[in-house]
Amino acid sequence: MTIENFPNHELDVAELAMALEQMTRFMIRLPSVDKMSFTSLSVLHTLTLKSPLRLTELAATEQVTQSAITQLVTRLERDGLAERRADPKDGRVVQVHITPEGAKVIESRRDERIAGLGRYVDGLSLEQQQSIAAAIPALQRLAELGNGKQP
Amino acid sequence: MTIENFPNHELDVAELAMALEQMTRFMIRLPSVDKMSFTSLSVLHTLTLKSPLRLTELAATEQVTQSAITQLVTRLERDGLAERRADPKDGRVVQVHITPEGAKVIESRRDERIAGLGRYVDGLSLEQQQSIAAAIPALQRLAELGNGKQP
DNA sequence: CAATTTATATAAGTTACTGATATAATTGGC
DNA sequence: GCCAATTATATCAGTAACTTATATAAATTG
Repeated sequence: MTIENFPNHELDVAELAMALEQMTRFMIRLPSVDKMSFTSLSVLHTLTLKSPLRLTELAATEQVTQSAITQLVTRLERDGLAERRADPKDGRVVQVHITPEGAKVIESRRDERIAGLGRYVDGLSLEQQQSIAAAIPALQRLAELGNGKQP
Repeated sequence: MTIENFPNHELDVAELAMALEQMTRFMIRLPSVDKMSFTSLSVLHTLTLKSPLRLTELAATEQVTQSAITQLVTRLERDGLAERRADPKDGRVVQVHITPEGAKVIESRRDERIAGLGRYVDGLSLEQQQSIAAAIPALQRLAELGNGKQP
């Protein structure tokens, strides 16, 4: 499979994918590395988008086993970043809630990324900045589509 | 630190960061998950950009210890994805070369991302696609800046 | 050329995962 | 309404990938 197999867009998808790959590679290194695992950060991030979630729902989105999520949430709970609560409707279910402290972890990492990104945006020309600014709504929409949000 | 602290660009950096965060969240799930670790994939990716690299150079870019890289490269070598070679100029040094098979791992994951992304790009309007297409050169430049490339 | 520095390797311990299984609550057929 | 099957979470044992500390070997420096 090569670039030539994806010609049917106004947009060169392979180029977009490569550009985003390079952006990700760059941005992933911006936040100071605390010693949280990739999966723990991803779970916290998921919970900032939607909290509470069941353990099973987390296991599905994070692509790890239910056992891993049970253990992971136990660690998050121990560290005060999330809480287990019972579901009044269904006694089997554990609802995982993010705590303010847990949300702060994600927020501060985001702020670090924003600050780091800003330093490099300064190196772009006005026209370059404007072209990116003009694309943001479409990128947001694309991410919505990819993340399974309804239109 | 909040959005209001970054007003000095043509571009709302916080919005860009959020949009890229959402895009990353989406694209990271596109490739079929083989059982390689995040760090191993990252090392292979780094080696597709520049090979060979010394163990020490890899340790620096990947933000893990030298010990971890030594062990990781041993696993990559065992799996035929990378090779150690001696540096003729410096007997202490090990140069890590990516193999064709190792490059194929990264390439096939990239192809999966491109294919997955393409399916969602179809859901965008022509204007949305064009706005993203127009931003790609600027995003490439921004990624270059972030990844420390010379102008 | 001895002392220091640099590059990699090894050893021991820890953490975060997987797979298999256990427990408890709910649901569905009759 | 009750029992079997299903669903949701937890636990246990084992493994993989990391950490820190230390060892070894080559290069540099004074």
